[in-house]
Amino acid sequence: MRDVARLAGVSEATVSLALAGSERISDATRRRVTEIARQVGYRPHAGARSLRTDSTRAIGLIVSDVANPFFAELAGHIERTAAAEGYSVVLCNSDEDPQRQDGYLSSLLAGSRVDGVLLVPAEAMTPGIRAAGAAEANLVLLDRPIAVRGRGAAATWLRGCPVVRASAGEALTEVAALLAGLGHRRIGIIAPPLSTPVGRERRDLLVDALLAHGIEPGDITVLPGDFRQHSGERATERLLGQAEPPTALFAGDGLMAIGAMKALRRAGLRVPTDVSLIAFDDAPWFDLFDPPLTAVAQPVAELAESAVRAMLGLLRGESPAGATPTCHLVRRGSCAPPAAIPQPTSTAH
Amino acid sequence: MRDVARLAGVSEATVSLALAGSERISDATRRRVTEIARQVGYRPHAGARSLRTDSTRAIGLIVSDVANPFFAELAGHIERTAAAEGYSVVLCNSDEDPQRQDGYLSSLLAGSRVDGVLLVPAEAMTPGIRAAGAAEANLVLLDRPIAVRGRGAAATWLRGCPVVRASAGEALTEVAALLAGLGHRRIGIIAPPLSTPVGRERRDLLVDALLAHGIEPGDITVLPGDFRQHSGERATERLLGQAEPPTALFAGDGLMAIGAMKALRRAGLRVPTDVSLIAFDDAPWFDLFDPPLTAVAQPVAELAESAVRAMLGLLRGESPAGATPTCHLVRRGSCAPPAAIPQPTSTAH
DNA sequence: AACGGTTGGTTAATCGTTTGAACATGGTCA
DNA sequence: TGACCATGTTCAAACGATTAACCAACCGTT
Repeated sequence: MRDVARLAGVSEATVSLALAGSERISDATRRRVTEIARQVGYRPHAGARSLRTDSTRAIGLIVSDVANPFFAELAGHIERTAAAEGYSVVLCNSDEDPQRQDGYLSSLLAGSRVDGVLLVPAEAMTPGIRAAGAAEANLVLLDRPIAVRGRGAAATWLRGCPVVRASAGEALTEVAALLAGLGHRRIGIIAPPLSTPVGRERRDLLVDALLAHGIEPGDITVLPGDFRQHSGERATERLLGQAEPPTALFAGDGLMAIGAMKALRRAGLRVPTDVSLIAFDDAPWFDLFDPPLTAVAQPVAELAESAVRAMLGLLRGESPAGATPTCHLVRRGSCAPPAAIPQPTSTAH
Repeated sequence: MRDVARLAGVSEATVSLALAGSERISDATRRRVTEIARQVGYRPHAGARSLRTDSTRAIGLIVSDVANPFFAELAGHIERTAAAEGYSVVLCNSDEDPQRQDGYLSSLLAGSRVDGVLLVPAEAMTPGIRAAGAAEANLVLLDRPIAVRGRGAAATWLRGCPVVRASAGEALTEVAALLAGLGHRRIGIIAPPLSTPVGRERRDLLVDALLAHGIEPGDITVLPGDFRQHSGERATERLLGQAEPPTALFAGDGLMAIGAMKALRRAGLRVPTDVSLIAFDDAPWFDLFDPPLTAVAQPVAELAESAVRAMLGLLRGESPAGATPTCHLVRRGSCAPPAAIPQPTSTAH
């Protein structure tokens, strides 16, 4: 900056003002300064700027795992949207671990490393989230809401904090209709962790829809997973080990669906002949699977855009507004009527 | 910081020293300060610290697209390794666009937003890379080398800059052996952009290995893609449109392989009965494909770790050392002998 | 009693930017 | 002629941390 000032024959203040496009600088000077700055490749020191203005033009993104295709796509869209607005994105993997999440939250927020955080919360509520609320940090909840209890200042703040997530209700109703229509009666649900509101919600939505279609409560088995492939495999194995195994499986997440499919295959079961499978979360390559995987697709691009938009709103001091675009069911080949003789022992309790 | 100092009854300097674990502070004071800092949740202001120390404890990561499963996995590992060393990661999607890449490079590096950049270069050489070289920035080339011409200061610097990538030679030789052994004679290669060294290299490696197995040069068709699914589809369509279409396809990237598979399916061709397919890049779900996709797996975790390690080395001022772990072939079901009658016209030129 | 050494802490300068307030300069008007 | 304005630029004070240089108190020696 000093160099630019010297070369342009003006003070550093003028350089700053000129590059900021201030009205107070004459057009001639502005042009001259801008040109010289370009030539010498001057870029303001981000740290100095953030120290002075208390804004970093960076936002944090805490997801459980970018390797998860859903979050990968989400992160991609978020980065692009943010970049278009001049913001950089600091990426963090919480690994669904509340401790790691809180660590990131505090180092990003309390250390003024970013102006705000887009958070996919690992758990309903953690000390870190509460602290962020108490500090009135710029927080946007992504993909999952959190349970805000109490009525301290932090709680009220968190209650007002924007939540951007997909509404799965319609799609899950459709899932229930599809499965029930096909004749399935015993359904296995591999849910996200039930400690998270999103886990409970996805389960409740689907279970209710299933019940509405005349499925017996006792015929629905819900097993919690943890958003990872392995948990999908294990849950499927347990489901298959039941006295009367389900004829249709719903996996609450793409990775767990992949795990389920692997477990089914290992067990020598054919999809959809022996058991039907539906995934929550879609991927561009699910139609290459054997069989093509029927899935509930989340509106990823909209989620990403809304999240960034909500964050920018917060940063501008506007009143926070969340968003809830809707999921839709993508019917492919992994659902069929249940096999005719899947009941070894007709244990009608 | 002021608060901590006041509460602990010491100067701000002492707080700084104490938290930095300096020898010059007594154990008692250190403990007292640390405890108070923890209680009030004090975190040093990242900007101020970076202004003073000229180090951000952040590194940039520029990939073409995090939604690409390979880069997603890579990014995940990189972030975790970096976090374990106390570094944050700023994520950028270049979209394979040299302009965007250079923009990121300059805003990250010239703006002192990060201490160094892990770059997956979009093109052989760009002004931005040259500028980074001239500024002796901390740059680690990831996945792809670049062609350094000339012998200016920037060029020499860039020549010394660590390159972390997988060595594909062995695996590609194996690919050639597999294909040739199966009896394939006409091979289609959907390569990465040939404007990139990695594109040329992957092609050359495979082509040479193919030739070594007695395949005729004229029977090898190389079509460049752009690492995106769509380009895989288009290239496949063109390959299939040839007078004598290849009986085996090699896609230079996971996404392009997915595109190829879709195009094959659309064309009514069965894999591997009608045409065999091998992908470069593996994914945990490739074995769920129909058929399970044979692929060359890159040692992603090693790449990520080596890259971060190389960067930390650079930052410590050590002599830069790259790394080159090896790929390996994962044989699954997408390769078979060519169909018996795949030659409509026996045009033995 | 004076002196050098150690221990544990403080002072003050500095990093690069932004920005409200002060300041030239030249023009307009009374 | 001077008072007053408008315009364009500069001054200087922050922002929050780090760290070289300095200092006070104490201890053991001679």
